[in-house]
Amino acid sequence: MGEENVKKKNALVPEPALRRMPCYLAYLKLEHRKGSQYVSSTLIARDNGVDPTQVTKDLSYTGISGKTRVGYEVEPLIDALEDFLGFRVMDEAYLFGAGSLGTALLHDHGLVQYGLKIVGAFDVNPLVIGHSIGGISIAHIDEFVKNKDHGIKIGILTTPVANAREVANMMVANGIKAIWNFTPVRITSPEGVVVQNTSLYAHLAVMFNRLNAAGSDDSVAPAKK
Amino acid sequence: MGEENVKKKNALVPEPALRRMPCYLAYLKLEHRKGSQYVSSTLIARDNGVDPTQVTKDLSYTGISGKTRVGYEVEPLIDALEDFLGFRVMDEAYLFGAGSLGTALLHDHGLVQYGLKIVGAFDVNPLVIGHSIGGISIAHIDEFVKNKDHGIKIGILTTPVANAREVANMMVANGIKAIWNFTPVRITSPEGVVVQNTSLYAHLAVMFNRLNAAGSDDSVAPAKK
DNA sequence: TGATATTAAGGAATTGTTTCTTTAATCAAA
DNA sequence: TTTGATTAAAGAAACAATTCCTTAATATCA
Ligand SMILES: NC(=O)c1ccc[n+]([C@@H]2O[C@H](COP(=O)([O-])OP(=O)(O)OC[C@H]3O[C@@H](n4cnc5c(N)ncnc54)[C@H](O)[C@@H]3O)[C@@H](O)[C@H]2O)c1
Ligand SMILES: NC(=O)c1ccc[n+]([C@@H]2O[C@H](COP(=O)([O-])OP(=O)(O)OC[C@H]3O[C@@H](n4cnc5c(N)ncnc54)[C@H](O)[C@@H]3O)[C@@H](O)[C@H]2O)c1
Repeated sequence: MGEENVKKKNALVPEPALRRMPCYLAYLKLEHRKGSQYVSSTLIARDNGVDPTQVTKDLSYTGISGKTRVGYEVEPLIDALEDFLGFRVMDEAYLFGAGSLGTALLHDHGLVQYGLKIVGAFDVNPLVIGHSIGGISIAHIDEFVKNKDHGIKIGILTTPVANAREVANMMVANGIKAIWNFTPVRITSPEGVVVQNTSLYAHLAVMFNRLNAAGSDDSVAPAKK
Repeated sequence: MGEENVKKKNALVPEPALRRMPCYLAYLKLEHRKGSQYVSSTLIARDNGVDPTQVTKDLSYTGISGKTRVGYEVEPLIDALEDFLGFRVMDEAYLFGAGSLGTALLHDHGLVQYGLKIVGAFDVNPLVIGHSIGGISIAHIDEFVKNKDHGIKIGILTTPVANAREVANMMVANGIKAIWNFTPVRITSPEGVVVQNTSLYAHLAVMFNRLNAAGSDDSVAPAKK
């Protein structure tokens, strides 16, 4: 079965589905290491606390299909997921704001496995400029503006809240097409530019709320049954 | 102010709404510093790229209400949001896995402003045990298990994927009530325990997908109009 | 003082996502 | 070969979230 495979890959995959996929991937890699050749959606669902039909729906976006009564072949599924999620082509990125969070990301070697390689970092603080963190040297942000032909499409935003918007605009003005925004400031995407907001504080807020709800109200059901 | 304040705080606030609130908060703090006394939902909406009615709906969960034709009083709204989000009571947390990501979080001084204080860290690597990162000393994980009366409810999970589940179970077995999970492994919440999954790779996946969709398909609309 | 425009808030309609149900396929065992 | 159990996949229904629409209030300005 293959010809009728719909090509709506980039039509409009639901964001919740996209967010679940890396979790399936991590799970499948663990199963692969354990020696599993096939994994059924039922099993994936049970081990990850989601609905079995949701697993199949999510996985169907990758274009791969499972075998009835057997499940999915682990290796091709890992390949398909990594392919679909864009983890196999290495995207290069610049980082803006080499403070505590930025330093952490520069130190991280995990991101490369997921298709992101930080190839440069910029700051305005003389104390960090010229130094090298995790093998990436920090330059003054003017150096970024000067070099128009960098060819880098992705910018990671980890500056203080106060100038996040300003730096974001500057990034866009100099060719950045996707902003991975770690500040709690919601960047308004300037036309055709992708903004991915990743505020840790947002997650903190959700966690506190659920924790308080669980403690003070007996009738509160857990997020997933 | 207070008596008429509805007590349905922990009824069931939608997660998307909770996630937007810290962003409003950051915005309001900036406005406050600029000297604004009142801010309307219209303005918040425009500056943050969301729908005005969504702003009012989101803010209504805090119990505060705005003035017709004027908007919201900035200071009380900041207070109400911080209160509602649990950023004003300081919660103490332990961190498990002082690797590159864990180190970053230990270095972070921003979290304290949002009500989270890391008061201890555990690892199994002899190279890091005994050392101090960001003022927090790293102990062997056995020390955590030994001390049952820690009184800490929140655990931050930043171990490798391979033993994330195992460490999570151990956390729960020793009194942890909320797990802030940074690994891509989806932890199945063991009954009454809150799990907040914060996988950076999930966000990366969404960003790559949107970036590729924007590049290869002309008809794709931006996430928000 | 009165008209007008702006705003918050509540409810209705829409949209998107998840869950449920059914169907078809096929592996394993009798 | 036949039966039964398990699974993926596709469509329907249910649910949740967002957007739209209406109403009521009130500052501003004529
Ligand atoms: N630290 C965390 O764990 C954490 C967690 C969640 C969110 N955040 C957010 O991430 C952002 C960064 O946090 P942080 O703790 O790393 O702050 P930080 O102050 O340690 O780092 C900010 C860095 O940005 C640099 N910078 C300032 N202006 C700049 C400019 N115009 N161009 C380039 N660089 C500039 C500063 O010199 C500094 O090195 C903040 O918005 C914070 O709210 C941080
Ligand atoms: N580094 C990043 O930027 C990044 C980004 C996204 C997600 N993650 C995820 O976060 C997790 C940690 O990433 P990392 O890059 O910090 O890895 P890392 O290997 O640098 O750190 C993991 C740490 O956990 C410790 N550890 C191992 N087993 C342990 C146990 N049983 N109990 C306590 N500690 C134990 C290790 O000694 C090590 O210090 C991984 O699951 C990774 O996928 C990391």
